[in-house]
Amino acid sequence: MAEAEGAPKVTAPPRPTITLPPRRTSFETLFAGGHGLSPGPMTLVSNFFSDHYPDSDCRSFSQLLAGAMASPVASLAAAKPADNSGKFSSTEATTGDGSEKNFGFRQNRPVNLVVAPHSPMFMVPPGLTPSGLLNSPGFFSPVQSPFGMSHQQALAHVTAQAALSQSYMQLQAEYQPSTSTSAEESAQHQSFVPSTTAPEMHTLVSDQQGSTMESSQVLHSDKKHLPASLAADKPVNDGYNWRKYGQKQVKASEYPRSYYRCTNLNCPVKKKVERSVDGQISEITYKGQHNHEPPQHPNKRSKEGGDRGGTMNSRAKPELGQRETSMSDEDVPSNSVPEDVQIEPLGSIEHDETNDSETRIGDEGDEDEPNPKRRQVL
DNA sequence: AGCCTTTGACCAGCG
DNA sequence: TCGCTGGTCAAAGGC
Repeated sequence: MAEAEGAPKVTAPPRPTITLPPRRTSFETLFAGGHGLSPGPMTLVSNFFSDHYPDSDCRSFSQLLAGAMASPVASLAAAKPADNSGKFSSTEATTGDGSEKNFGFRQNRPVNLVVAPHSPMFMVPPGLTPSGLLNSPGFFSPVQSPFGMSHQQALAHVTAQAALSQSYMQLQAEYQPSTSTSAEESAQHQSFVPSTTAPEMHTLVSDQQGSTMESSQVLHSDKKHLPASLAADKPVNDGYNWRKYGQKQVKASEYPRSYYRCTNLNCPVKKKVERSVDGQISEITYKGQHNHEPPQHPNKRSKEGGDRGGTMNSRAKPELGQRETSMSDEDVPSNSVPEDVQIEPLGSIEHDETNDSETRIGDEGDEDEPNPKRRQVL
């Protein structure tokens, strides 16, 4: 623990990471307030769009992404997969590409209770955080090469994030009403997941088959956009009730990792959640599959969630690869995922110089710190 | 009363 | 065999 707290990452992550706090305020403030540094992010972005997207409609998420990611940033995509490859090898084996994809996206799609995500809050570009940019060493840092990398990269990030956010919002709007498979597919086709093995960002847009991990930005979004009350308790609203059983500062991620376990009596599912300093979720990994259906009211302090009585167990494990439509989104994660599923947020598009140290920017969850509800003194 | 979060310690796997 | 890292356990306290 000491490490975590002691870690000086509080302010400026050593990496060229652009952390974008979803807070519009900060964003606006940034541009308005002006850290009078060289060209403001806006300017840069504007230029970027002008160059790459004269129309600057930003309507094509893919395009934006592709363009934005074309920059070195793209490497991040590669970095991620590499990292996870080990963990999720099993996943690949078990679940088909299709299912995985679906799964990934399903998660993205807000579940019943996650209705909120579509709310205005969601609109806040999870990725756009001027402060982050400013902080980002790669952005204005004179130390870095003034050309190419720094600005370009930064721009790319920003742009990508913005585009993603926008596109995502649109997607949300579009798919929100429908839960049909078609929607999923379409959605997944738009997935923002950098999970693709391909180093190119384009891959992001295309389906990420073969990728062991699915990044469901939405997943994060969900909780992030959920009212604090809802999101606060749980790491992610995926329809199940989770109980945190541990937290640790892992070197690999540089961010604290939280360990959650499904509260269901016999459910072996666990999940790891990595958050950034800001509390953004940078990575979520599911392990195992639920042998029960998601609680009716996942949000509620699970008495039911616990269904500790084991009522739900009767249903027991849906088959892999096939999901119960009824529970769709939420349970998908586990059900469809036999082993581990890794979900990365949009933000995770980040990447560092080394594959090793990938910078993950998570969408910011409203749940900053694990709910400072109480800090106990041990 | 019950469940959950927090957190340091312990354990296991790996290089 | 040692050290490191990740994952889990369990006690204390809060809601």
